[in-house]
Amino acid sequence: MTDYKHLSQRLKLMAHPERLRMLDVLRRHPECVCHLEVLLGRPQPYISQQVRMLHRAGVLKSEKLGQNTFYRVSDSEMLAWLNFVLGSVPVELLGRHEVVAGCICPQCQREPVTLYA
Amino acid sequence: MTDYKHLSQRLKLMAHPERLRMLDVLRRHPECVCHLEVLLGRPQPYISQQVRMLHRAGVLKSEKLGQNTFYRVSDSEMLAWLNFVLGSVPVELLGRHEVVAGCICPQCQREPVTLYA
DNA sequence: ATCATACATGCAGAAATTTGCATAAATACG
DNA sequence: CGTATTTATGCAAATTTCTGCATGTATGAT
Repeated sequence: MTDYKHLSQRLKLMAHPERLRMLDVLRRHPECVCHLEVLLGRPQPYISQQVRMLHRAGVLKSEKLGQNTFYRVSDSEMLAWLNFVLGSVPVELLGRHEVVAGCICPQCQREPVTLYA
Repeated sequence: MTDYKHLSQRLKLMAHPERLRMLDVLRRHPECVCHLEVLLGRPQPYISQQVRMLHRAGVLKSEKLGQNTFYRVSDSEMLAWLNFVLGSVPVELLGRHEVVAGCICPQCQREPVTLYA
């Protein structure tokens, strides 16, 4: 017996243009809040709020480094889902962090940050 | 460039427990409104409305036979999407119409109906 | 034509979601 | 310590979605 309610709630979480766009970025590389802020052109509290919803639902994992919090897609199952829905990531973008003009986050300043243990 | 808005609207259409349940039934076999009505235990106008949203968006196709309107999943791409999201249909249910107690639709009355041209 | 059946449509109140903004918390730095 | 920076949280207005219900339409039967 399928749990339609639960499934629909998970789908609802994805059925949101900005959250989808975030996930499309994060499935390529972990990013901090201020980076997403510049990338999406939305106020910081807005970004934090959307990211939190995804984090609470287990879609994203967070890792705090200094003042920054980096978010990433939680696991490979989630990644597979995103690849199905968004299409696969173009090879030239796979695993790559996109440097954004006007972003002052550590990654955009080219200070290498160790994110994977 | 992915159209997140358009994609999210399509996802929103699916992110609804009753619509998901309908689609789970219809992916196995075309059904008429009154059948879904009994199956989901919802008033007829409610069923018609939900079904219409899916029809307008091109997710469902309709076929009128006498007084009944039968709905089915529109194409194989849509079917693949549903199979991914809902999981594949159990073999014993594949292509089978489920007779529902209390339903007076032609299919439940075992009057054979030709639905495929 | 009249009546019954099956479905469609329109609309409004209820409920949930979205978004902006004020402010709080946490960490780094001097 | 205080101050700056980055992120988190709380709340309410705006918007969208959901749902029930009254009514309209189309087809078939008598």
